[in-house]
Amino acid sequence: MDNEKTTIDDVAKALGLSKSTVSRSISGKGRISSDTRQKVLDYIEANNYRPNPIAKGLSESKTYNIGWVIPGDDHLTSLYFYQRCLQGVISAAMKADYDVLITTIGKEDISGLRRITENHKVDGVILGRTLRKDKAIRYLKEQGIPFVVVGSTDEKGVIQVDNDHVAACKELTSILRMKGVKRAAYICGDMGQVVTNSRLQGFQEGMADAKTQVYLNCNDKESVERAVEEAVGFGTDCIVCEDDRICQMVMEKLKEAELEVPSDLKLVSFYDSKLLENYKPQITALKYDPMDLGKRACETLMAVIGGNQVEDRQLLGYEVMLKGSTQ
Amino acid sequence: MDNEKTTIDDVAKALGLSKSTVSRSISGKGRISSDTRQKVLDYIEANNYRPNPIAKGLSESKTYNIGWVIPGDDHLTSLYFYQRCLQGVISAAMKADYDVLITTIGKEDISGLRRITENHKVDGVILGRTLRKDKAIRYLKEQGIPFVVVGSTDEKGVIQVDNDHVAACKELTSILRMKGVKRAAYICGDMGQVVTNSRLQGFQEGMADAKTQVYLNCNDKESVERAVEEAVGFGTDCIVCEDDRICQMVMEKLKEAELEVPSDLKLVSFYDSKLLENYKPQITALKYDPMDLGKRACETLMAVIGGNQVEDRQLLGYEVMLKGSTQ
DNA sequence: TTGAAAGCGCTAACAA
DNA sequence: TTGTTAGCGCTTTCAA
Repeated sequence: MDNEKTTIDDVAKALGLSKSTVSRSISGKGRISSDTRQKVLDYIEANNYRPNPIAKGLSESKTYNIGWVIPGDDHLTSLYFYQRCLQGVISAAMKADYDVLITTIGKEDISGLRRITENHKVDGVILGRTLRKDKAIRYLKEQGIPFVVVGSTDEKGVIQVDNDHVAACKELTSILRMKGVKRAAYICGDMGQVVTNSRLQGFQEGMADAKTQVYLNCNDKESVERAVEEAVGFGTDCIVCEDDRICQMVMEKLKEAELEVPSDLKLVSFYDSKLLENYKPQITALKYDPMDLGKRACETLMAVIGGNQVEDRQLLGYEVMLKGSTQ
Repeated sequence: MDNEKTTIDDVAKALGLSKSTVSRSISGKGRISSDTRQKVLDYIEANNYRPNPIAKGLSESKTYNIGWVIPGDDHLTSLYFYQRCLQGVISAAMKADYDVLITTIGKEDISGLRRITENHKVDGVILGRTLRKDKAIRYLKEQGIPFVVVGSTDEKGVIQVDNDHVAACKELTSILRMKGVKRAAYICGDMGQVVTNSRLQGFQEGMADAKTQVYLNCNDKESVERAVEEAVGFGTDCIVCEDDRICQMVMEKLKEAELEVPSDLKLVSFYDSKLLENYKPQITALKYDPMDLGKRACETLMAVIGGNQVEDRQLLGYEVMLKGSTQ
């Protein structure tokens, strides 16, 4: 049973040293004889002493916390993304001796974010997604709080870490073209999210020389079904979905219409969230590494907090997973 | 632009009072003339002063943080649960002026949990799920850290908040019996999780007087498919799945075998996670309110931290959603 | 009813 | 190289 609360004072007394010497030994800052330093290090190791980061923080005007801010109202598809991302964030944070405070916000309601910043509970913030005219981004900029966004934004001077959605979607779309797709339909969700716009752009660039139908803001089942009906009516030979969630709805609708994938038409998802991992046929989709994204975002935030120069925008890679649905 | 850092000293000076008077006015502790108190309250309201909870915490030996601990490796099905739960936790925490530190652990690796507790970063912990012989539970008990689990456990003296899985599963199973099910197959996942055991128990109690096949630890697609094959071979008239994820795999397998639900056999899920919300037919399932669960867990933890007496075990309700798959 | 002072556990000048 | 001291922003005795 390790004692609940040994303090730096206890250590100092036990070793016949002063607090500052112990402090220096631990931090490695300032001049110290390696002798005493080792003695201190050995002692705290043996006695399992852990400096209290709260006190440390108070004295340094730091919290050793970062805020991880995600939407409180998102779809199942996104949850997987945030979860993996969080793993990356946590792993990077731990390395820098930071912990992660989590809070949720809505499109309009950013009170959870205000709370942790106004209460001085975090040294910086990572935003898990970006919106157009993002209230959270504007707030953070205005307050001068260090932050990094996972995603992209038009706001000036915002540090961004994102997958290269435009390039990814363009590449997959081009592959479809090469596979002979002549008339593709694109179904996507909320255009208020930046990522939706990027994906659309990639699709359009890849299909620049072909006929397309585009269905925006298909946020519920009804609109997706209507889109599918219309697209099929127009004789589409490929439906491209913004993500797995939409893709799932499309598949159900196609089943109902007794249309087979890929024989009657091809089917593609621009975001693989594992939602469809048990489906047959397997869906051709774009795959990213959200954990890496979170890790990068956090490392970048750490650099910003540390006052270091960082790139404004980092774009991470992707993978095109060609599966049965486009055979 | 509100000033970055007004302190209690600034307020005191501005008002010609002492720090302690300001402190008392804010906390309401100790004797204070309601006159001065109001003056202080008005001033901090107008100047948007927020006491620094870190400093407050240091002086009170509190952190005003709780730890929310979830598995880092869970299925999509569970993510929805944790996400909703978290919403409840956050809302209750905010009410008590607490923030939520998040960390993930594995079955064996609880280093993330150790970190936040050893570093004195939290006043208490909520465990998002329970395992049999749970390492995290044992660690927290041993360390005497206030904690509450979402789920059930055999460990003595652990504060638990859970859905009444046994009763819920038993009720749904009994309904199946009444609907004429004679030979049900039950497919479930990892028996290392406590909830898996509770559900099985409910199933068995509900089917006490009937023939059943039970398939445990079906953690991957192969084992689920094998279970379905065997169950069908035995002439099952109803497959009961532990959760949506297993149910999804079962449905794909049934489709392959050209068996129709519900005409050839009935299909049931003991846990609705929205994974199947777009499926046809809709699946009969048990529905809970994870957000309420999280809220209760957090409120209970707050009580424990506050030194109040709490119930050892709270069991929350459920809802049986009868849908097309058992018609 | 209010204020002065000590203390929460640590860091960082400044001295020695 | 080490120790002394003053703070970080707050709460809480103890006096006044």
